[in-house]
Amino acid sequence: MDIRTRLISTAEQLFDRHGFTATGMDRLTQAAGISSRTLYKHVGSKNGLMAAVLNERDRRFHRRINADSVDALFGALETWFAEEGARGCLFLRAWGETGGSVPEIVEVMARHKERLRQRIDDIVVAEIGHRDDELTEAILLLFEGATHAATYRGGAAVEGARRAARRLIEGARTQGLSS
Amino acid sequence: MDIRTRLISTAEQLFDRHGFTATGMDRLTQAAGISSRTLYKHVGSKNGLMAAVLNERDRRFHRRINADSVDALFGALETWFAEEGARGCLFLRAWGETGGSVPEIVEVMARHKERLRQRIDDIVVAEIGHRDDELTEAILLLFEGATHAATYRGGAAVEGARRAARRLIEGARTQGLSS
DNA sequence: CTCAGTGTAAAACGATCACTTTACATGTAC
DNA sequence: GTACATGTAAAGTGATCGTTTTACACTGAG
Repeated sequence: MDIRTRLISTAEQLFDRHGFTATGMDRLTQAAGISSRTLYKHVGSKNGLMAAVLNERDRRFHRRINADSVDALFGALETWFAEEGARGCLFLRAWGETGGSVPEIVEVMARHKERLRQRIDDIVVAEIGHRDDELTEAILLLFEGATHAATYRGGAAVEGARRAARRLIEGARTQGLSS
Repeated sequence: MDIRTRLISTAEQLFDRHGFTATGMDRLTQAAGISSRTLYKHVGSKNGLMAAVLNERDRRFHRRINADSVDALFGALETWFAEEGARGCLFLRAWGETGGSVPEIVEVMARHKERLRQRIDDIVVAEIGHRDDELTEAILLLFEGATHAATYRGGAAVEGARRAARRLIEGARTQGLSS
């Protein structure tokens, strides 16, 4: 495996399991099996590594939740949690640990969340035939809530979110959401 | 003001704004205006301080969202964010930064989340006249989603959650949620 | 008067932090 | 065959980590 790939996926695991600040560079280089000199050649700094990890996670996450229905969306989220564990949104966590003061991290988080909104917007159109911002917002909030709650309640949270989302979709289909 | 109270509220602010691990004890003692010896007499360790902060926040939070309707619940959340800022659930953040390996923190978070569920359960009964676990779960997820999303989208997230919750309540009132 | 309790200031603890440097081994390309 | 890019190991940078210790001041109660 490519050195950079190995570094970033190792870092993602350690950051996710133990936190960003709590994970030192020594532990990182040791786990990835590379020298610290090589690490700094590749990512420049710890903040650079964090940003690189989040960028890669963004790509992987959106590839995995590439769904065209609410059921498929929450199904994909459930699979993600089953395979990767649920420890809260890694973007929010990075943002919180750095106090929102690292521009690279703020940027990648904004991009990630914007993509999520667009994906759900597309799903809403596929489900009810036209855009509906209020419905998109509701499903997005359920999605975020499930991500949040799965940390302490496990996969059941996703099932609850899916059911609520389906109900809102049905309501919008039969009478319009603004009735 | 009592020394312990001052210490804990100072620590809550610093932890919330800059992260738990990133906030050192020197910065803490300096901001609270006490010596490190006194700090350790009062809370024993940094983990002890974190747990004490979360306990106090739990008390304060539940006193503030003591509502008996969905509107009042989300109204209280919006006020909370306006006054204290929205930087994500401090319990989840503490849990994430410690990798879930500090028992005192795991406990206080579990208690906090359980209380939140009970509060919403009561609200559901007040709104539709009987318990409805699925509806409670849905509103809880919207509440968590709003907490989560307000970090990067501001108070508008709370308004979206309130609207979706009201819609689900109305649905449950007219036809029952299990229709 | 004294003693216990509670506070301060400041130094010291070894460990670890993010990061850099020095010195050396590769393989590949011109 | 020499120059360059890319890697390693390992020591060193000064700063900061959480925590403990030493030495001293103040206060209220017996």
